[in-house]
Amino acid sequence: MDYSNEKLINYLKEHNIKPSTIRMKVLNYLFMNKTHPTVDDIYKSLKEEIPTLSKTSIYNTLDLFLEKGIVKVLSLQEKELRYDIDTNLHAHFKCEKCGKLYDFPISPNFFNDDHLDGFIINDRDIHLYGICKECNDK
Amino acid sequence: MDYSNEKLINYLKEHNIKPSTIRMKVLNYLFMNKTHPTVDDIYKSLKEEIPTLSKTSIYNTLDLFLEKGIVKVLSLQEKELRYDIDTNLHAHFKCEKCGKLYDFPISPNFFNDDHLDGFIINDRDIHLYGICKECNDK
DNA sequence: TTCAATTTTGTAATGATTACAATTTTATTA
DNA sequence: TAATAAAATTGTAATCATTACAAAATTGAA
Repeated sequence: MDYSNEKLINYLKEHNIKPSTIRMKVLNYLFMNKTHPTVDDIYKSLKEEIPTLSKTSIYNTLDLFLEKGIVKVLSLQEKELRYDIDTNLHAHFKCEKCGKLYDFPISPNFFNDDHLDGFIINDRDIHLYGICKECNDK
Repeated sequence: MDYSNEKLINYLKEHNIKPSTIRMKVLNYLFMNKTHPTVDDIYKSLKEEIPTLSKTSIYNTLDLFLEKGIVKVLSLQEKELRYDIDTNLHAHFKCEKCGKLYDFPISPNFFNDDHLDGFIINDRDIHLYGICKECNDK
């Protein structure tokens, strides 16, 4: 079930983003598909309901979302970037067999390391690669 | 001081890599420049002593090194990939101001997380972004 | 030396992302 | 409501790291 226009508009406004059709659609897509989609994933899906949609608009929208801090970008060991609507601290596991991407929690004081005294940490990418439980059990 | 040919050859052979001039030069470069260089960094540097060098050869060589496990590839939040001759478990910090990349140690049982029971971890990318001590002290 | 296998080179293709100008839409003001 | 300005969206072309692949050069074995 899609998010209501009202909710989408409020969410955007709360983050200082002027709502527009595309921004609402992209935001709704990200809320509904917490699968860390690529630009192309989003584009292909939204293209169906907005036939005039341009891929540049997806890039523009995601760049704006990034700037306003409502998405994070994932630079995994693959060609395309992925976008994550969950900006809370968490890590990712990518299964090398089925390709599925898993979220898993990490502790905020994970990085209390003497070596980083005096360093300001603004962002963290914690990406694990391997075989997921599901693939492993087969 | 560069590594001796003998050492380079032995190191390659130990890892089942047939030595060649380019492979030795690239390996030596990686040993001498532990700065997580890009393909272009390596290419530009070696091009001076091997004028006929082709960039494809650097790609080929690094792909082989990757396959044989003597380098790791770093997919940071930037366009180019970086290569790391240190394959031991460690994390990276990238300063958003000066661009410098720092290594720092992490504990092997960092990821003893219930959420990953049954998962096989083959590889880990732990990348932090922020301001380094040096930039911060200024 | 000869020949096959391997390595290296060079050029072209790929494909995600970016640049940017033109067009369309939205909001504002008279 | 119409006119205008501002912002959003589109479409095309450029960029650029990486990959594909065939030709040329080198190496190593017989």
